[in-house]
Amino acid sequence: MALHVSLQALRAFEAAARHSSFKHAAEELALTPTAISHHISKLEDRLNVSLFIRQTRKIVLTDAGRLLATATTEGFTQIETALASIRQLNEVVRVTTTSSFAAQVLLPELYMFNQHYPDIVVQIASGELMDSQPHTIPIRLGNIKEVQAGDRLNVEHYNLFGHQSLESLRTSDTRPVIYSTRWKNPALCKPPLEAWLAENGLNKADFKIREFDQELFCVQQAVAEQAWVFCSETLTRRLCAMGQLRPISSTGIASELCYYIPGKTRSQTDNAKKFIAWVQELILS
Amino acid sequence: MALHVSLQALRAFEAAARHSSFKHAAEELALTPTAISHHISKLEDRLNVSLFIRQTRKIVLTDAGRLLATATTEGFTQIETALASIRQLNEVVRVTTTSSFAAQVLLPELYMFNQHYPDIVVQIASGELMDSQPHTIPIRLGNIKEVQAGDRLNVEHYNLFGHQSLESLRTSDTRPVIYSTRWKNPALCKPPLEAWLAENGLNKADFKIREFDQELFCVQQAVAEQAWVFCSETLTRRLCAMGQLRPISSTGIASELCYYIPGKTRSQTDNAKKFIAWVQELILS
DNA sequence: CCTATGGATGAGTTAAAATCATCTATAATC
DNA sequence: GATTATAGATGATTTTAACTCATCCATAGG
Repeated sequence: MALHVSLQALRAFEAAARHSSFKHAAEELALTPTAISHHISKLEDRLNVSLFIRQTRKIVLTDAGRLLATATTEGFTQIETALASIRQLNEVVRVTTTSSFAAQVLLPELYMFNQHYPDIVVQIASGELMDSQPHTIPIRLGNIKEVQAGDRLNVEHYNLFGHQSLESLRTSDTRPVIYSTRWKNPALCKPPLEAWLAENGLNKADFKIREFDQELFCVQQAVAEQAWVFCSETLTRRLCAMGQLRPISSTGIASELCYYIPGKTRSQTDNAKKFIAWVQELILS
Repeated sequence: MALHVSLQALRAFEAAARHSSFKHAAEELALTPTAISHHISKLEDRLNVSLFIRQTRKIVLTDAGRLLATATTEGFTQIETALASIRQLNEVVRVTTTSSFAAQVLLPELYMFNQHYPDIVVQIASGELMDSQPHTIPIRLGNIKEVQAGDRLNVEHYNLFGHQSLESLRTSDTRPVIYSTRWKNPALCKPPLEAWLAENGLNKADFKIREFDQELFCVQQAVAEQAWVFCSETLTRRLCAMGQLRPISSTGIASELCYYIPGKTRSQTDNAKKFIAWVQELILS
């Protein structure tokens, strides 16, 4: 297999063939025409074939030259195309995640990331579509027990959020509405609503539990109706900071859920690593 | 387009990716593992992407690495394939020519060429098929006026050949048979039979002229029947040397025909040049 | 715990590649 | 038909980069 010909010489040849000129090839490769000439005659010596017919101020490919020119041009093009896409791959960070995480966490904070790394373009897509495509970072919600330790970003802590105090909940005449999530995916652990109620001396029967399949909807509905929502602290941090929601209990309750990135520790571009580090920081803070 | 990454580094990477091992890549490229390591880390620096995940005694391609590995392997393979066919192209000389020239000139003398150049494989094909395919040397019969001067191998000289003397022709009772050629291709100049007869004080009407579309058949028929054949000296030289034919006139007559090789002076491999030089020598001697 | 393996790192050496100066052939211009 | 300019060839010299050596680190396996 080993071709004892210099790849540099092949590149010189390729450029010369493409331009039909040593001079122009030299310009393209930022060399002197002499260097091109040397390369090509060395190549011809090695292959024992002449690749160009030298006419004055004109070079013409021989049959062998034409054969090699096609192959080198195509071969190098293929390689350069790959290099170009790697470059681009590194400039752009593609992320997929749930609508909830995207809308309540990622998108609102993204401008901070962009300020820090103005050269990195982040593309966020949510929904089940292009999930786990190559070169895309998926931020998923999963069961702690089933997620590889290294892939985990956090442990989801849940709490009840609303506008009124815990006291008003206890003394309410009507059965207050609590919005909670029932995942579309049945394999995903349930939000620890009952555990939280028990811990806070409350009884599920005293409430009307209404469910959506996305936390985002629960939060939005609760804000709109000034009702309560049982939801992860991750998703409500922003709304709490804005005063739109308040945690009812001072400490949340740990769930069996976590956000994670499959293969978090391995196989990432430089910029992807920066982004992941930033998300990690964001989600833990 | 210039991506400013070293091709050597790419080759090192390609081998490392293929073997999943710096050590084996080093062996393949006859280098030290250190060199491979240097190359790859330089490549990673340049591209600002990690290409391998280094685990102990094991390297695994990243996404970017996999992308590049595919492209480099395919690209280099394409180039190496071309180089291999150029190598082979140079070992083998392919020739096409007429059945007549092949049978009466080329094939009988070929063993002399093989003795001189035992490493060069000569493939001879005759007939209209694979004519003027790339990388094939066509030896053709053409009209002098229409053939480029540089392409010409000779000028065809014609003569009448047979077993008896000119005298016996003149005094023959019956109209003797002369075999001559009528080319299938009407554009080709006719053999100068009438000019020769006139020059030798003979009259066409005194002979029966029988025609084939290939000189070879004329010659073979004449030998078989001990008849006469009007034919080029090129094709009869061997039979004359063997005593199977004799020229009737001491000097032949020049025709408007010649053997030639299109593009004789340009675009040939080393071995093709040797072969052409040998044919040139053969045909002129 | 110790050894062996595979890779990383940095300095030093060597070999390859680029340049410089010079030369040739010829196409274009006067 | 002499002159200039252009494109490439050639050989000596210099510069660059590639490879190796010595050393170090991490860990898999006995």
